[in-house]
Amino acid sequence: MAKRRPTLVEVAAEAGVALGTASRAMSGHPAVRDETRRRVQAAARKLGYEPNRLARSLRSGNPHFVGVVVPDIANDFYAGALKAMQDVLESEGYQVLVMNSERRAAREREAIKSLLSQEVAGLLIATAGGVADEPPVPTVYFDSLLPGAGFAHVARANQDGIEVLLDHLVGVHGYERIAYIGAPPDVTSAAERLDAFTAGMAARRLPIDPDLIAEGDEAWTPQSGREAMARLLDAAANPEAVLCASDTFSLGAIQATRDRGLRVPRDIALVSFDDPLYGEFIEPRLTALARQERVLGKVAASQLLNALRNGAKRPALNVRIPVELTVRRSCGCADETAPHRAIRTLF
Amino acid sequence: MAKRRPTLVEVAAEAGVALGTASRAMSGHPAVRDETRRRVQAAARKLGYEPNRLARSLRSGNPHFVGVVVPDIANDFYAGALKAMQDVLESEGYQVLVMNSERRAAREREAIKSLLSQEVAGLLIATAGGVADEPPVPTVYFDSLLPGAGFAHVARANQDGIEVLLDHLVGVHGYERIAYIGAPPDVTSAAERLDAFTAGMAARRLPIDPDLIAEGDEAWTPQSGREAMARLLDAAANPEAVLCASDTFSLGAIQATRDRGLRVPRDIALVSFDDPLYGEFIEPRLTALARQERVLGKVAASQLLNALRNGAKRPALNVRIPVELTVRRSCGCADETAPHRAIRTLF
DNA sequence: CTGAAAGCGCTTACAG
DNA sequence: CTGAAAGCGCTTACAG
Repeated sequence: MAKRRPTLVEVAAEAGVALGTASRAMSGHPAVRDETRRRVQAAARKLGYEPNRLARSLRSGNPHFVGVVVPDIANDFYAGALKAMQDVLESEGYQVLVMNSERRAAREREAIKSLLSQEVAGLLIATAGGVADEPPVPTVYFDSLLPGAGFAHVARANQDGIEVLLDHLVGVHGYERIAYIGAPPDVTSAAERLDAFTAGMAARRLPIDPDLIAEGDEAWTPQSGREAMARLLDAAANPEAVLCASDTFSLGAIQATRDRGLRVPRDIALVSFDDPLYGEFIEPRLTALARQERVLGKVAASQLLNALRNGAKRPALNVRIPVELTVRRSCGCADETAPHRAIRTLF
Repeated sequence: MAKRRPTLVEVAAEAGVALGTASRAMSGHPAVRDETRRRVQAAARKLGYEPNRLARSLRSGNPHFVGVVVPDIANDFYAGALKAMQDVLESEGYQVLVMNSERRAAREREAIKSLLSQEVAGLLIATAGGVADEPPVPTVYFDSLLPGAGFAHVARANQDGIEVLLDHLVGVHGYERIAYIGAPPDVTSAAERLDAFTAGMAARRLPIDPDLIAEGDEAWTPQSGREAMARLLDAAANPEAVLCASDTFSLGAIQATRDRGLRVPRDIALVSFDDPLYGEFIEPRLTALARQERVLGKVAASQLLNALRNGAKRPALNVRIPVELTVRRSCGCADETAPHRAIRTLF
């Protein structure tokens, strides 16, 4: 357990070459005789040598870390996005460093500072508003953006998503009194959805009664969704349908209807932004937009790779993940066997 | 975006002291005049200096990374455990490096090797069987263990958990034909639960019909639980109750009963190891053991901290997280208002 | 093609 | 209390 790991000087000694030669042999430098390279590799294998990547980064000036800052890695949406990011970044030789902001600006600021002192090549941030001044490394914002900053922005097509959901509610089912449960609009994802909802209702000349709009908490918890739905039902604004800005709000909202003996979709229809985890196994099955956290993570990481390769200074690229609706039962559609899938994109 | 971060030599120059003095001033070394320390700190602040933690680790020989290897970080159980580990490790100045084994021994081996070349102080592993020879740094196994290896083992009290569930099924409800859905016993968590089930049934002189035992897949997916339950129902062994080794299997099993128009608990009772995420919002509400991934992660990380502080060589400590049962509806208990909570421990 | 040397950004004995 | 120097484990010009 305490045995020291061998270093390159030991490998060089074992192979009978100079340190520099051993380094070149190991790193695939072309100007090394085949026979020499083999000798060095054999020595490395014999000693169980593995290069010290920290020393390598320090000396070469090419950091091999990428920092990721999310509100909460225990949130399955961010956990999924992280996984996808790791897949693309690790295949390019980068190691991911994750930190949680806990949705607090001060903690986010600390996390970024900490990441920077570990020499990250770049940053992927779902911001909670803690980005003081622009980080000195290429930065891609995802999910929760900082308008105007960074190399690229990657998020879902929030506006389009709300439009697709409203289209279904209004166009297919003919609902008019539609309620909305969203998160506090301090983050772009919440703000964009709320704005799209009010704009979409106005465009359809449907009522935007304040009693039809409720707010969950900033952590998007099911419990806050339950309370928001309870408020909606208390207000006696008699919504025919509710549009939830997240799967978690939907779970809570459904529970709130059960609390009063109501049923979805019989008594009130519900559609949702984001399928719940294991959505196939939850009753009632939700008509919802796919979460696509994997795509989001993958695209965001790819954008960062672009920045790392040719970090040209230019206005931030705004990438939107197209929305995908799965129609199931919660909206009032009966037929589960042939789900209608509307694919829309903003590109 | 491209501005270089200032180094300690620049801070020293700005403060008019030698490099070594600047280093001591910043690191809180006692032998520094107050006035000098203030000058250095002022210079550091002025330049926006942040120490390079990689260089510090390399020179001091005290690595500040801890490696975590899990089957799949997108799995919310592991994501929750990771979060807890981060909380305790970051407060001690460590930075966590996570990698996924994807439940494959070869990938786990690669992950460990990669982590080691980044100079981790220690390792936290939920093993998929890829630990070739003992890592040269203190290692704590959690959830999925490697018997005999490492500094400590931290897992839930699997045997006790099964006992508590059987006690409830048999003692409270009087069920006798009890089925089991578990994961392939290649990992200790699955093996311990299966063994405890057969032993517990035998001890109670209840039937252990092979038709009453079904296996899901190694990723513990709901879909495989659904198929396992379907097989159980097909076998016509007529179970009165089913004990699922995970929340995911339970979700699938419930879906399988719905597939045939059966209902839980009316037609068949169900109890589960591990509450589902957002379990309060899922119908039927499950009688299940708390997942406790936060406690698990916290305890495992604390054990590693112990090893890091006084890494005495000794037989691995075996720590078990006590089990906690929440009685709800899926077992057949009607009263939801006063959940009976049985606390049992193996300590 | 190979070796000797400098140096990445730090910490830490060793003198004074 | 402070400075000058060595060195962590590497990479990379520079000679030869």
